[in-house]
Amino acid sequence: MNIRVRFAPSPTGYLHIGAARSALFNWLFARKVGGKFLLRIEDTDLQRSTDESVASIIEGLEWLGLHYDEEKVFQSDNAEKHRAAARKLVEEGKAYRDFTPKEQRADANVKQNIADRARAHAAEGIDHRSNPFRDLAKGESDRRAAAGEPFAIRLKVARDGSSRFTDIVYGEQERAYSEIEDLVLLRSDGHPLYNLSVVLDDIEMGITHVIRGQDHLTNTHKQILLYHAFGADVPQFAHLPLILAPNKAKLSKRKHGEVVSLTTYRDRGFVPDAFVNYLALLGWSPDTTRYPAQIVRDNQEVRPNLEPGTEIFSRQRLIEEFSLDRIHKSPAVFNFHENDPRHWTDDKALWMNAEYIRTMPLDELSPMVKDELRAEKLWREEYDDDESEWFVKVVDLIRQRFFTLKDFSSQGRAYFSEDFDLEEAAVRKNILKEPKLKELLPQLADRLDQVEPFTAANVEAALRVFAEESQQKAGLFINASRTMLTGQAVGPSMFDVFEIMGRERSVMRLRSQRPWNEF
RNA sequence: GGCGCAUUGGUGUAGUUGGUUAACACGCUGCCCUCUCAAGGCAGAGAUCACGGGUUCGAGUCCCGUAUGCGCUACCA
Repeated sequence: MNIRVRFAPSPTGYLHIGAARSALFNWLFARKVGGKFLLRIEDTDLQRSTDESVASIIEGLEWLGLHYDEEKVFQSDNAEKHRAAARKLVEEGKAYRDFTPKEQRADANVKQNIADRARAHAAEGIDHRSNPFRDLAKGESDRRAAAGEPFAIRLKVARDGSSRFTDIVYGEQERAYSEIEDLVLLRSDGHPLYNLSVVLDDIEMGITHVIRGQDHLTNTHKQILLYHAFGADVPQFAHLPLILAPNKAKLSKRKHGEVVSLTTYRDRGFVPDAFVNYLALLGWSPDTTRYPAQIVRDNQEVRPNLEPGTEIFSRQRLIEEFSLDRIHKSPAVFNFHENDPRHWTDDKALWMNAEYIRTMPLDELSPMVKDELRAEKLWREEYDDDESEWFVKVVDLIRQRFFTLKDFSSQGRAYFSEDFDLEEAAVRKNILKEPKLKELLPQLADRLDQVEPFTAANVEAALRVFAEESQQKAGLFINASRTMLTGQAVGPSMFDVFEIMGRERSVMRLRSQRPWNEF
């Protein structure tokens, strides 16, 4: 069987992480089983759909590296087919025209309206199947339609019995038909509705596995009814647990803002593979029996496939390890702290990004750093040419303590530009607290100017000799130098910094009187 | 209101047919390393497995109930 899955976002805003995770799981599954991963834009809600949103979705997928197969489908292009299909159902007696005038309902309190209406109906003993047009004679219905009377088309759901299916994640699902209303397929203005469109498009696209958010779980029964009505094969369903906000509330674009937007992660310096890795662990986990920690089972050695305890999975490894039956059912909390810049998003995501930055191959990292420097106007063409070796060395040196790609242009700025800030706290702690440094640092500069060749080891030797002669601790000069050269109190081993900066810049910055002029 | 789904330390998760002190990752604390900060190494705090019953010699694991959260219930998607 040719396995075909799809990611079907509605373009009503930016791509949020829940949707991105759905896309990822579909993609992982497709790649794992050698199937096709398709993209369909569900833009049937014309009022809310925008081109910018479509662009942001495509950009997001591209950034994550989730390439879709075949041509993307716009659901709105199929509206005419969907209308025809609904009409056919009326002809076959599987659906009926509902001439009830359309109710106006305010979008804001739909939930409340539903509850109120349900209560009222229960009190009056009205079954939601008691639509007067459900059993209207076909001839009469045709006549009224021909006369131009507006109508919606509803599916005629069986009175007795129940619908059941097996969800790959949530297991056996059953729902009595009496709980399923005669759903509207076509609005009275002829507009096809979601449940009709998804089913028809999924049939046409040959979708075999529907992998999507748990919010669609109960509606699946309605959709299965439609598959039956159209005489089509019902696909397999796998519903994904929802991703919640820290207080276990629904993660919403409106309330939680940019932290849930995928583009935020790109713009704030995430490495795509790191974010993919993090996202994959939200609602899925690998089979730990393949970890060496539990390598022996039934006296049989199991393949030592993974480092003990690791959660770092390359894209390739993710594909190898992924399986739908290890997706779990309970919702995951996306743990971020709104007003804390250090923890603006989930700690684990941040840690994982840092882990990728400090361990990934330099030939993959360097281009990302290049993009970042370009964006901040710190890039020089020499870094691609004569100084390419130097550039990669700097990246390797400073990446060790960075969390995001942004850090290369902010904390790493002094390596690429003379225009960098001195941090006040660093200056006070490492320089101003020892007045003699005003005289001593230029002397140190003179001394280092003589070092030949200008290597870490030679600079270290010279500096230590100078410290001894001036009867100061080496640490005083080391820490002061760090602040003079980088503006900061923290950073890589100082002698490596000297070597990387080179004689000219090191000496010039040591002679600078900026700390005394600026503070 | 009805129906459905979920519930293991702060967060993500493991715990496959019920069986010794509930495991791992992130985060947190302390120590080591050290020119700083990270990284790394070591040690540690933190979970009466939502609650209440039941089945059993024995339950996080099975059954029932309750609570809480979430979802669906729309001529939204």
